[in-house]
Amino acid sequence: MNIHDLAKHLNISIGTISRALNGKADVNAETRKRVIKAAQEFGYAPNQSGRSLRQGTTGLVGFMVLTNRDRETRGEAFFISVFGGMQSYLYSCGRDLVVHFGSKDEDALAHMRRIVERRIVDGLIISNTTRIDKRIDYLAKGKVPFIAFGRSENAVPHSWLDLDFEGTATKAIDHLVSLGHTHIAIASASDDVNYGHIWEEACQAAMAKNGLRLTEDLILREPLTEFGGYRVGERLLAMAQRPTAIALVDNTMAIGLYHKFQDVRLVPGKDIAVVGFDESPNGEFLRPSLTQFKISLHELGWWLGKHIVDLIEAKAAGTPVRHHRKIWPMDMVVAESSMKEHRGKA
Amino acid sequence: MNIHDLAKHLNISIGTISRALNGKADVNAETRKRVIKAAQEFGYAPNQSGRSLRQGTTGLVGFMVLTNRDRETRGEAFFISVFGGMQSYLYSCGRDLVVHFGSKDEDALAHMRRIVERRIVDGLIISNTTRIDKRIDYLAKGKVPFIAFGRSENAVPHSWLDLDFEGTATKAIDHLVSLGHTHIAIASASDDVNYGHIWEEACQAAMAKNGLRLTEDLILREPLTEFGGYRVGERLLAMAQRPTAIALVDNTMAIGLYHKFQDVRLVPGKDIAVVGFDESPNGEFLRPSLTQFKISLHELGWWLGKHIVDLIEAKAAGTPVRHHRKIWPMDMVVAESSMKEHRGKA
DNA sequence: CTTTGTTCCGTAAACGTTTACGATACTTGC
DNA sequence: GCAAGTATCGTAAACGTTTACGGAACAAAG
Repeated sequence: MNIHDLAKHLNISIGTISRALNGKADVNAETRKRVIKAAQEFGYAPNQSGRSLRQGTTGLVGFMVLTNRDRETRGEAFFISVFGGMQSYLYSCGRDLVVHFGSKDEDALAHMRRIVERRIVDGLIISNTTRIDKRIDYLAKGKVPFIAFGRSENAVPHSWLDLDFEGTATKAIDHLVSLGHTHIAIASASDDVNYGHIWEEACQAAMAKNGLRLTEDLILREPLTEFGGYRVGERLLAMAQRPTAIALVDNTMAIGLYHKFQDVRLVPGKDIAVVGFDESPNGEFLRPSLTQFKISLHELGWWLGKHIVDLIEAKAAGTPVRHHRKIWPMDMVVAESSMKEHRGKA
Repeated sequence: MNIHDLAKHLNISIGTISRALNGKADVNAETRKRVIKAAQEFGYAPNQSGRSLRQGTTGLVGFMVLTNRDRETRGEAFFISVFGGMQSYLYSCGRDLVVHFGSKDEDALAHMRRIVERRIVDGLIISNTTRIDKRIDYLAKGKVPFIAFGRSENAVPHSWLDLDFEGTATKAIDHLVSLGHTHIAIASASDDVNYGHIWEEACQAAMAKNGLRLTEDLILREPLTEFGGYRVGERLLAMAQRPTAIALVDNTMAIGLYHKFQDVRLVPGKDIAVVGFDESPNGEFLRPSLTQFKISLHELGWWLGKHIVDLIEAKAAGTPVRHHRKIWPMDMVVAESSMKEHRGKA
């Protein structure tokens, strides 16, 4: 059943059918009703391929996630919430979400070339941005609407969204200092994702503001996994002068860290203060409960959906691009893992 | 840059270009080389919309996940691995994965109608199948290639993949019985997903095989979330005659259950035996470590990709459909939570 | 030289839409 | 009664491919 069949059945031209279904003005109310009724009856809806070809737009938005381990995506589980939020918005304007996973080095760019050159998507979200990300230059040059999830330092202006690493770093450090801590370590990413750098610099600044120094040996870089967190614990315990507090850049790490502490009967919040990062399903269930930063990944995904559609529509309308830049705010929720005052402060 | 531009530039007809790039036989080797080189040079690749229209196939495969809570997808985090595996296969044959989240009742069917009627995807994976799932009848009637992730009892023959609930139930119960347990509870799904029923029946059968009875009060149905697990713990502790062992149908529950136990200083594996379900990133990090069933969700996703493509290609070729049915095997990995022999058995 | 076969390529139709344009009929204003 | 305006609809082109078909060039066989 295509538009011609429906036209024949209704004794109406295909042009009118199309206009009726697309809500154009110049079609009689009565006719429109008939068309819509018949379409429903026969389960007719315009073929997306024909529509795409004619309109030069596919209705698809891509989301490209980079995975480090060989295409193993478990570590990227939190993206499911982002997908959910984004898809929720896209659905509301009749668009769809296509997801891509690329391994970090090899084929990520090739993969992107493919979907861009073949015009599979109207726009793209890329994540896990590196400090200088080749993908950004490529997309910008091709005038593809895109948003980078994660800042980077490419020269070309573009839209991006990032978490508030400065804010979280400041709040975390200030909080720990207010409890009396002066010897504070941080866990960062061993990956080349840009936010590792940002987080470290933000912590450094926050420490400086409090008259403290974050020396290189206090920055523990590990993979953002449970095992990475476990390693952080090991390294922490091996230090000659053990820090009294630690701030993490990732909550998955907290799980491993807790287990390492448990192995040596160290209690977070009592023997050592711990501040986690983004709200994760586990964070709130850890005992002692973990201080962390609230964030709605669903809303964040929704934001991405809304703004990539905005970019796509602006491009279609020929409007000059207005780039979106956003730091996503996160509220600290203090919990048992960092409540006790540290000796030396009233 | 489209095929006509490239043709003009090379002084070759568009037909030849197309044949050259699609690896058809009747094109001179020299010509083919020239075409490929030029395409690479200009960054030309055939426009997918044109291709889709002509071939009647979009190269897209849909994956529809149902969410119960209002579009909140966090609970479906494990799907990210399935997506990864599936996309990995699809990518290898030039296809893409589009994901859909539908809230359980309202718009799930409408959402599906949309992508089917508009011919957005060539095939579809549906998950969270209910005992009698309307979506299955709809897709079967429309002759859409699809695979249900989860068995159901619809009359119409179709392809499906499901976890080995019978095997896991048998292994879990046999294992607990071999440790000397006779008073065993199980945690099941309060949702109307079909595998809740299957799991319960399988456990019942396994108990019967061991001369035991799984009475209704021993089946604790709760949402498959951390909180659901916590509730299971509460209900377990409230029982007059407390079971000495419990088998779970979901690992997320284990987290909540552990925390409830921790609240009352009950140690899994010592005071009560616990058997988890699918391998999850947390399971292996719980202390005491949790007995669970190994599964590679990545491989499972790959399987889905491979077989949905098979169905799609069979349909395109006009071959009569060969439905795929598969029970995904899972190996039990015994850990601390169920190692100790129970009193009353040597 | 004719016939047959092979290799390679161009032509044109088709896929299912949307939309610019023009045509018709009817209304309105004078 | 005529001009101008409005409401509604049909026609046909265009989007970018793929592919069936036929034709040209050439080689091999007789």
